[in-house]
Amino acid sequence: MSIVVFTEKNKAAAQIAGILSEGGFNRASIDGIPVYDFKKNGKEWRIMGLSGHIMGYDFPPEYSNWRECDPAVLLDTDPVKNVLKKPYATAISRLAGQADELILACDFDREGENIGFEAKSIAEKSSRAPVKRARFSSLSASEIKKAFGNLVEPNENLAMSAEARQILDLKMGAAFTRFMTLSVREHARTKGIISIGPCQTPTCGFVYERERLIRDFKAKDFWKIEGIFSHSAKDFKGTHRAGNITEKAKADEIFKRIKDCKKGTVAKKREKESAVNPPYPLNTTEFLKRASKYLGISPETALEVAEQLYLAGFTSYPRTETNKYADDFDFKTILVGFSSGEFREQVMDILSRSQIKSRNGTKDGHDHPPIYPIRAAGRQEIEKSVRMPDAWKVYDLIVRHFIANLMPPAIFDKTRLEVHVRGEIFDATGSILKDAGWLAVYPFENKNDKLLPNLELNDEVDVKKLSNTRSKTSPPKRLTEAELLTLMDKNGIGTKATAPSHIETNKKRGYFETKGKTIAILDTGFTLMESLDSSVPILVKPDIRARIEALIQDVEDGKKSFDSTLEEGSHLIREMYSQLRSGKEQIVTKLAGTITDESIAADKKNFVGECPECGRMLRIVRTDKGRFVGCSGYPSCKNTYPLPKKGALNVLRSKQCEKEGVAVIKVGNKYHWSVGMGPCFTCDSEKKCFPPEVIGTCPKCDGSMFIITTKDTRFLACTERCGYTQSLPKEGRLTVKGKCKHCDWKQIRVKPKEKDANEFCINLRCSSRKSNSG
DNA sequence: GCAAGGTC
Repeated sequence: MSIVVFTEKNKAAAQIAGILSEGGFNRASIDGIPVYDFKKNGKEWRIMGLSGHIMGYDFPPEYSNWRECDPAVLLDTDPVKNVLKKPYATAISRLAGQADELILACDFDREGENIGFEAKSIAEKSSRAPVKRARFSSLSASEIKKAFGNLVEPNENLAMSAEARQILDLKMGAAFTRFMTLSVREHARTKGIISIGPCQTPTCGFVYERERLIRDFKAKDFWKIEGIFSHSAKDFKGTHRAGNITEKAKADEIFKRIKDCKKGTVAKKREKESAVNPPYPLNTTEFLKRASKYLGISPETALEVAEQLYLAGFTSYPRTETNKYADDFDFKTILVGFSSGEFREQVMDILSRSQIKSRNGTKDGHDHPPIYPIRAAGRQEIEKSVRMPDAWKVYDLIVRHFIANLMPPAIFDKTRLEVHVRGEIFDATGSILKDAGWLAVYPFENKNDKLLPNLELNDEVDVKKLSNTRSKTSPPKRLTEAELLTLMDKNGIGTKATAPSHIETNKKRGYFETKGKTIAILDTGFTLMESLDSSVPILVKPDIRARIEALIQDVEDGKKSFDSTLEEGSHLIREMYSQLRSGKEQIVTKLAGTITDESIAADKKNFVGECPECGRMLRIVRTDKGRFVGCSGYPSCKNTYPLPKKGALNVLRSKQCEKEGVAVIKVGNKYHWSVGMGPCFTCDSEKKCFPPEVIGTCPKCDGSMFIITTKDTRFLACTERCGYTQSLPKEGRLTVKGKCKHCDWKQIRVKPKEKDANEFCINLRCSSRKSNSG
């Protein structure tokens, strides 16, 4: 009797082989793919790990040329399923041919069931052996043994629900993406792709919605009355109970009443101890959020680093929903590893307790434990094994989080004072960290002490200053990547493993970019979302994903057939497609504009700046008749500016004309020209805008030596025109650097073509020249 | 060349 088992990945195959064989298995390989075999109770077992999906959908080849088929045709075309990883298919066939029983043992979820069915469909071509399913929700010995002792039938509905998702996602993504891309190319020359998908588009939608709030925001004035109080030489601040006062008259009236007061009284005092609990164990989403927030690492990179740390055996499996530990989780073994290093004190404290208790969350994916360090390792060891820049930082975060989770809460002493000034109430709060608890190992959240002087009820305090200041309400802030991940998670956009890739897709397409930790939408993204929002609003919102999800849930539950669901889903997509098509012109002309403008902005040589008339892009236009600065909004915007007829043009990025000019251009090596103003040498501000580049003091008089560059030579001359000059190196690009260490001249840097740059002092009297005359 | 989902 021969039994063949397929698992979702190699690691699981090895693990399961270890458990079922109780350690005595043999590792073989079929065309490089590991297979674990062993004998037990007279039965021969062979366990092979797949590699996630090994098959995938695509349209038949005759539909693959974008220009040769109307994208709408894709909506009525059934994609076909192909093997994407041939070696796995070969191995499956070979194993199945000799099997008396096949067992699918992939992860117990929709995709896992589907991956199992991929193996089943390949196996059934060379085998008539019965196919069973082992269902387990963790890779623990007890679960695995139970699952293999109680085999069930494979769940076709569950597998088909994932199948429906794949087909609908592909149909929609391919048709919409081709349609948008081809339409935009009718108006703009670009190789770029305008993609739309049920996850990437709502992801961009979140960023768009926030941007709208920011752009539509209207600041309002408010007033705030604050006091600086003092007692026994210590100052503290209090805020009037009214908080942000929106009516000026009201603020003025209160302020007028108390502004001359010199004393106040403590009318109430409340002291409270408050505890801040440690964070829950890390699941993927939480890990990615914290890596972005604390370490500034993008979700995509963070997941990749965690994957490598996992493969190198430092941390546990990084793709998990679970944020609670199982009851029998062995903290002790891991903690012992950390008991001699930086965390010695805290770890010894945890180990000394009769029972180690984690602060658990409530999510359980029933597959993997939270992300935790498998073993303690030093910085050098990590960096040697995982050659990625942030490996240590990520590992360190996982370790600190793991230990913090097992530690006691942080205790703050909080004090609230109510200070009365002629009947007006001011609130002051103070907070002192009394016991750091878990914060001792978690430096990412800094909670600063805010001290109040030692005051008792009815004590008198001095009023040092009272102010009534006007402020403006501030617009909402841009989303951070951490917040975006939260929104995606809440709205079911993507999965723990794919969310970072949807963010990445949007960046790749030029829809948004990250600036530090926040996300800034780009013109193309904004315009695309804006026009989709008016023509196919469902696309911009999480609803689209929710609709597809609801459809396939019915397949899973057996409430609807696979075929009728596909038809229903295709109908939904067709409807959106026709909405998109009827809004085409309106969407595409605007979108083409932003794409043209972005490519103009990227053309550093000719890009001049933003058109003050219409906000689109100004660039240098050359025709056979001559050259000028023109607007990308032409013909609707006819804004143009003349340019000098001769000389190479260089737009100075760091210079802005102080008068009304839109940009400053260097003309040859001769002079400057302000776009919209004309040549700078006719301008009375020339000396101010282009002060002579002073190198040092003149050795002959009180003047300064500065660089004069003419068409054929360059040299130093004196600002006082005393007649002293000095030659400069003739070749190479010359820049002025910082001060010389030995004299009061500035050093120069010369970079001749195809030679190394040289930095030195050219003061003939400088002491550095004696030792280093080259 | 297009989506999203696995895994490496």
